[in-house]
Parts: sequence; structure tokens; C-alpha cells
Amino acid sequence: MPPVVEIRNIAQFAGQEVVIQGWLYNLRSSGKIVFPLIRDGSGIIQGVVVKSAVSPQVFEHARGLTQESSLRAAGKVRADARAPGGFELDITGLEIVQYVPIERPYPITPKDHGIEFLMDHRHLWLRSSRQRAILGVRHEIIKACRDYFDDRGFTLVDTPIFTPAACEGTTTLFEVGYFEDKAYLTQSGQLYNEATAAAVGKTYCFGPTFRAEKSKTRRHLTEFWMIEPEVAFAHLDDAMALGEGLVAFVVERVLAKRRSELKVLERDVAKLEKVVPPFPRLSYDEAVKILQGKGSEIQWGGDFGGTDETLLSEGFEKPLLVHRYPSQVKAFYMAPDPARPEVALCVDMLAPQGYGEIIGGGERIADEKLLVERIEKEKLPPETLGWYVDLRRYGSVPHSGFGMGIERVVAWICGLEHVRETIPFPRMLYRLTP
RNA sequence: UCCUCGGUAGCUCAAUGGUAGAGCAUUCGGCUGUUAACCGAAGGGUUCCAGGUUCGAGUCCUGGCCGAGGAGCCA
Repeated sequence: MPPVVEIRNIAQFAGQEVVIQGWLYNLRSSGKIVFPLIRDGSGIIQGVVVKSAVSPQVFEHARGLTQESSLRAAGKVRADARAPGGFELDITGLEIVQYVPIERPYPITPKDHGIEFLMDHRHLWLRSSRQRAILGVRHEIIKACRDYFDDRGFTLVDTPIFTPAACEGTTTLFEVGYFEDKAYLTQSGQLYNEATAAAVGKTYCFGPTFRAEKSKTRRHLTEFWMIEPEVAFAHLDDAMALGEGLVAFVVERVLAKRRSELKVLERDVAKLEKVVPPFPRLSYDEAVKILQGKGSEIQWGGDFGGTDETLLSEGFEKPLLVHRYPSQVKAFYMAPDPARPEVALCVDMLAPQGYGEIIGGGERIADEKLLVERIEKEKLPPETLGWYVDLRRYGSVPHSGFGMGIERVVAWICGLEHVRETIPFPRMLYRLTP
């Protein structure tokens, strides 16, 4: 019995008998020769079945294969300049594991489909080369993020999904029943990160985040994944440097390990290769002036809209760090700048090419009195934030952190039109299935 | 929530108010090197739903359902 091998490793088996197990991707035939394209999740290889070289049963099996039928194919690996992967499989044995019946064929053909049809068949669409490439890049990005923090002495500390109240009081939350009580799905692990940062010094959490906003744009999901570091004794500049280092590291890693996926996605890698520190830094004041110069309606004191972000980032080849927004547009826990109390020690990182905000964060209020004032001013429920104020009573220190939305980073690095393709099963305003 | 656009064969789309069409997919036939293979033939329709106007509606009108893009809000 020849060894079962993965298509990605096929080069090591040139000239040898192997078994490939996978699914039929496409089939071309020419009378007495059949070319089944087989994918196994690690790659695609073209098989060759010649009528005169195999039993009539194997040939008939091959000729009648339907798209996505699962199979095991035995044969000899042969280097061939005509093959896209450099190798072909001369099939001598074929076992059909499950035959997709012709009365109910695989719905997704190699031809054009509309987005609604593809989203309805997301569970099958994931098998296509393009979606597989995105899943690969997403995996690499998440692994790179974790390596970056792990290698710098951070401890991953998970934060809860059920929360008693809004973290920030700004966004709409999903309400769920919690026995006789109500709970909300988390919109950020940050407040809990502030607690755990005092325990381990440098922490991060990585998990799903939920926003019940009725946003219907290419940058929004109702359920998305966020990685959030928090560092004790760190100031705004430290958070900016940490975010800059993280994004540069992630891009470098993807370029090093996922070239083939970026090629499938037709990503212009030259643009990604320019993403090296230092990233440009701009104060909110400067950003407003630039925007006004480009014809935006923005006034000092307002937050940027999607068009503003695109307008601002289009002048730069690297991600852009915008810092010191007016406190009024930022969350209650943002520390005011001692030199200018009307602005917060916060930072947003805007990805190039209109991909929007990928990082948001800054320095947190360390002073108990000021924090309590802010909670009262925002009319947040003090009973559920008592523990958070407690952190300012027992060894309060300056601390900073940020959150990075994984899907927007994936969309940017892959060069996708819409974040819905960056997550296996997107949850959106009008999409809960599959 | 608001604005714009759309819903016709399994899929992608055509069709001036006048017989419902093409490409792909499927089935059958042909082809020993195909690369979204190609060539020939066949089958395939509650035109999203409910009303209305009209001699006649896929097309026009009203309401609804579903979806897409954008705005606001946000990562």
C-alpha cells in the first residue's frame, strides 16, 4: 500500500507511488484520457487517467466523477512542466468515497456566481481556492499576533463574553437572557484587561466581539474578532510603538509565509512590502486641517466618517497613526492630555487604501477621582463598574493598550472588497446563516 | 433608521406593453494532453409574493418580502 500524502508535499514523492485523498475540483476528458483535478485542502493536483493504462472499471469511475465527489486516488507522481504545480499524478487506482449524485450536483461551479448565492452556500464556498487562501492568511495573521505578544512577555488572559453592562456606553449591545437577569455580549475585553495587566504586567486577550449596530457597509460585521493588549506602566507613545511593531510584524510574517495565497488573491505585494516602521504619525488637529484642505466637511471636535478615513489614508503608503482626538468623541476611560485636557491620549491606526480603522486605543485614566467623574458624566451604571474603579485604589499605575480588529486587518492584507470574506461564517445585519 | 439599485432556467444575465432567450451547468454523442478544454444535440420557466391598469404585463402602478451598495455608528 503506497503512502497517503498531502498535495503540498508532493514534490518529495516524485517518481513514487502514492495515494491522494480529497475531492474532485474539476474534470476534463478527451475520449480515451481523463484529467481529474483533485484538491485535498493542502493543494490541487491534476490526475491523468489513460484508458489503455488502467482497468475498464477505473476508467469508467474517473470518467463519471462529479464535482466535489470525495475520493482516494493511487498512482505515480510525475514532474511535468505543463502542470501548474509542477507535478501530475498518473492514476492507476481510484476509489470513490462518496459520489455526488448527478440529480443533485454540487451547486458552486467554477463559473460566475452572485454574492447572495455564494453567501447562502458559504459552507461550500469555503472550499474554493480563493476562500482557502483567505483562511490561510487569516490563520497566519492570528498566529503572528500571538507570537508577537508571546515573544515579548505577554500573558494571554481570556476575558468574559457575557458582561453585565456596556463597557463604553457608546455602542449598541446584544442583550441576552441570563437566568432571571439580563446580560450583554462583550463589545471589548479591555476593562478586564486593565485588571489582568495589574496581575501579569503585560496581557492580551483574543476573542469574539459583538456589536448590535445596524451598520451595513463593507467594513462591518456584528460578530468579529479582536486582539487587545494592555500594558502596565505604559503611556500613549508606548501603545503607538507596540501597535506599529505588531502590524509591521504581521505583514512581514504573511509576506514570508503566505506568498502563494497572496498570489491566488492577486494582492499587490509591493504595497505590503512598504509597510515597515516608522509609520507616519499625525495629531487629530493636523488631520482635520488636511481633511479640510481636501474638501471634507469635518469640523474640529467631530469624529471622522468612513470617507474621511479614506481621504486621510490615501496620502500615505503605510498605516497612519492619528493621535489625540477630542475627549468628547472617545470613551470615558481615555486619559486626558495633561498639556491639553480637551484632547485624549488616544490613537487610531488607519490602514492604507481605504480599509479604515484597524487599531483603536490609548492611555487609560489612572486617577480614581477623575474616573468617577467621567462615569457620572456619561451616566454609566456605577454598580457594575465598582470593580473597575477599585483598580485605581490599589496600586494604580499609568497603563495603555489597544484593540485590533482581525477581520479588517485580513481584508487589508488580502486586498478584499468586503470583510464578509475574511471570517468563515460572517454574521451581519441581514445574515445569520449558514 | 434613511437613500440608491436589484429579484426572469440550477448559476450569471438578456428580452420597445405584443410567441420566454443566451452562455455556463446537466444529460447524450465525438475527441489520447486538456488548463474556467473544445465540437454537436437534447431537456430545463408559478419571470419573488399579493392586488391593480390594459384587448394584452417579465415590462406600467400600489403594497409587501428578500438581497446588494452606501450614509449614520463603529473595529
